[in-house]
Amino acid sequence: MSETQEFDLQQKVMEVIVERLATGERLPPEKKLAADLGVSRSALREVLRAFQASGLVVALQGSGWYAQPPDVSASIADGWNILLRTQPNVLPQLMDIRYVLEVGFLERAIETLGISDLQKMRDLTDRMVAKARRGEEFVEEDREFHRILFSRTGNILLEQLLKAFWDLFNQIEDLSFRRSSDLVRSAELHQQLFQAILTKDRESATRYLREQFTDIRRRLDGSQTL
Amino acid sequence: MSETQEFDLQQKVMEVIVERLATGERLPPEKKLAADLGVSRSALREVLRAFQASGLVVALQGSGWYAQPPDVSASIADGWNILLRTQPNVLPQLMDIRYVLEVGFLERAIETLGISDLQKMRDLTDRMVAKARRGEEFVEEDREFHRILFSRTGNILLEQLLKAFWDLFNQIEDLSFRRSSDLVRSAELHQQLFQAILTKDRESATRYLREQFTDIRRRLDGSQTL
DNA sequence: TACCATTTGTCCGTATGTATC
DNA sequence: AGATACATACGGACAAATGGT
Repeated sequence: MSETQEFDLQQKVMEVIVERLATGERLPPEKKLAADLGVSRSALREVLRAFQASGLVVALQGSGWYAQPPDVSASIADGWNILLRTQPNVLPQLMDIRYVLEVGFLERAIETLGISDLQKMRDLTDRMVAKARRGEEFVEEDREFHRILFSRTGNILLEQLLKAFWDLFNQIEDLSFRRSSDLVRSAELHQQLFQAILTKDRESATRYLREQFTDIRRRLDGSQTL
Repeated sequence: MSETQEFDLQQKVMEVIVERLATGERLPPEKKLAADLGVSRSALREVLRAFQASGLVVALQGSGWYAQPPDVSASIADGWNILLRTQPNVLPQLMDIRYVLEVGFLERAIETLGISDLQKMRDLTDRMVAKARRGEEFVEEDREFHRILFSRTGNILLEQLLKAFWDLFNQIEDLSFRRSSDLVRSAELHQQLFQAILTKDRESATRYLREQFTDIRRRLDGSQTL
C-alpha cells in the first residue's frame, strides 16, 4: 500500500511541476503543497529532492521551488562516474556510445552548420595545431569543437548526452588515456575533419571522425588492463 | 555555508556508497550513519533519496539501504518525460537517437547473440504476427525483442539508454503514434529482421531496422503538429 | 538602514509498517 | 510466534535566507 501511495505522490508532484514549468511560476510552498497532497512536509521534501537530482526542479532557500527544463546530463555523469570507478571496462563502452552517436549524427550536423559556426571551428582547429606543436594539450578546444559540430542538429537530447560524456571525461581522475600519444597528429585529424565538413564531403568526414575514435581506442587499450 | 555543508554531505555519502558497492554490504542504518556524519536523519534521508533517483542506492523497508550499480534509465525517463510533455517536437528527436544507437550497434548485436536468444526472438516475432492478425497490438513483444537484440553487446550503458527510451514510451499518454497504421506489416518487418539476423545478413538487417524507424517516423509526422 | 512575513533548511521525538532471525 | 532492527511517516520547533516595506 505504501508503494502505491508513494507512487501516487510522485505522480502528483510531477503534475504540479509540469503545470508550473509552462508558466514559469514557482511551486506552492512546501507547507501548503504538503497539506493539499495529504502528506507530511518530510515526505514531500524527499520526493522533491529526488526530482531535483533529475534536474527537474531547484530549491532556493527563502524563495521557493522552481521548475526548470530538465537536463539529465548531471545525473548521467554522476551515475556513470561511479560505474567507471568500480568497473574500468565501462570506459570503452562509453566511447563506443559516443562514437556511434557522433558518426550517426555527423551527416545531419554537416548540413545544419552555419558560417559563424564554421569560422569558430576553424579557429579552434588552428589553436589545436598551434598548441600541439608547442607540446600542449587542447582538451577544451576539443570539447568545444565537437559541441559546435552537433549544436545545430536541433536535438537537445543529443546535446545532453554529449554534455554528460564530456563532464564525465573531466571527472575521471586517471588522465593517462586522454594524453594523446601524438598530439600533432590528433590536431591535424581535426583539421582534416574540418576541411571535409567545410566542403560537405560526407565520406571523408566520416572517415576522419572514425580515425579519431580508433586513435582514442588505441590509447584506451594501452592504458587499461582488461 | 549551508551549500558547502550540503556538498560535503553528498560527497561523504557518495564515498560510503562507493565503498559499500565493492563489498555488496548494506549501508549503515540511517540513525548510525546520520550520527557519524553529524547530521540529522532528515537531511541524510533527503540526500539518499536524491541518489536513489540517480539509481545509486535502493531502500528496502525493514532491511536497509543498499548500494547498487548505478542505473540512470529512471532518471533519464523522468527528465525527458517532462521535456516531451512540454515540447512535443522532442519526440522525433528521441526516435532519432534510438535509431542511431540501434543501427550503430546492430552489427555488434548480430555477432554476439546466442542460440537461446534467437529462439526467444523467433517466438516473439511469431506472437507478434499472430496478434497482428487478430488486430491486437504487441508493444511488450516489441520491447522484449529489441531488448534481447542488444542484450549481448556487453554495453551496459547502451542497455540503460534503451531501457530509458522504452520506459518513456510507456509513460507517454498520447498513444496515437504507437498505433501502427498496419499492424501486420510491422510484425512481418520484425520477422524479416529476425531472418536477416539469423543468417547474419548485415545489410538486410540494417535495411529492415531502418524501415521500422521510417515507419515510426511516418506515424509521428501524421499525429504530431510541428 | 531596520523590520517583518514568507519560505526553505535542519533537527528532534514519536508512532507505525516491514523484514529478519 | 516473538523479539529485534530498520525504514517510513508524521508533527512541531527553530535557524537561515529571501523579498518587500
